[in-house]
Amino acid sequence: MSYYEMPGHLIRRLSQQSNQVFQDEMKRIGADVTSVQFASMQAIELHGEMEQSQIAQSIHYDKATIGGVIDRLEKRGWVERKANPKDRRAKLVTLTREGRKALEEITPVVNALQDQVVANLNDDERAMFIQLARKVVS
Amino acid sequence: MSYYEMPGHLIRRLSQQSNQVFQDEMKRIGADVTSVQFASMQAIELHGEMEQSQIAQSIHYDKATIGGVIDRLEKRGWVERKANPKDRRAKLVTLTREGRKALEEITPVVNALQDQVVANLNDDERAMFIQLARKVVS
DNA sequence: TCTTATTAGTAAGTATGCTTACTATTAATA
DNA sequence: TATTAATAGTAAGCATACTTACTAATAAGA
Repeated sequence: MSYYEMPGHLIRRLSQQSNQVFQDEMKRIGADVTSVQFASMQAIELHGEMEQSQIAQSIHYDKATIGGVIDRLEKRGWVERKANPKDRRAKLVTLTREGRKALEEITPVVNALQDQVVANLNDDERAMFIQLARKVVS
Repeated sequence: MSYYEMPGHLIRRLSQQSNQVFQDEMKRIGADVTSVQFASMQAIELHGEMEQSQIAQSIHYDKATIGGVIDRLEKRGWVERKANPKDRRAKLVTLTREGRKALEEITPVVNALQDQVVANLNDDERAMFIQLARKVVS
């Protein structure tokens, strides 16, 4: 099998391209945020308040990585950690007012850039790609 | 668009799954090597000897990342750097005997694990996925 | 040929992502 | 209930990946 037909290689390239588009668009609108940070904040908003382990689980990251992501979001004033009275091991993470405001600004841009990631595909191909990708990771 | 249908998110999941398969298989055969290290070595073997910038270009990485990868491969005794007499800025990277031996052992396993990455697809779907992925990154 | 632009590699800094190991706490079970 | 197992989060360590800035060397152009 040629290197350029290897799923592993192709997937890395996809990932690279996807991140590039995300970064470029964020830079364009002057938002200094990564895709993981966005995914985390979106998950928190959807839930209202979440333990870190729940965030990790919902967007499929390991808890150590999410710990660092939340650290940076907290330092930035976009999320807050408070102790969970029902489980003293856990910490409840919520969005701050600034966090919600930032998310509101960023979300439509992120939605829009999704098409840009797969810009080389027409509508049918795009739908097919998404369907196949979902099946691969299912 | 639902989060789970966003190309950006799906691609990250694909990448995660692909890396996991790679890592697991390498662990299984007792080879301590990453996918980037493998890709770099394969590129070097194909070329005989390569400047770092050529390696970066051929497998689509930036030169800073490849610099670090070559550092670790060199420390391990799998590649060597020598000055390029024709261009004193550049360094020629070659595989050592140990590097070639390691690559020989690893290559068939890497070839075999490609199917495992997209194990949830049947043959037709797999072909289609590869075709679409190539188009996305083209 | 002199100047300017480009290129190769490194350095420093930031942010993932992962693993293993650890502490504190909670859940499960004998 | 006493012990064991599991869980939440952190810490440390490693390897990407990227950016910008820098040095040294080469190429291009006036």
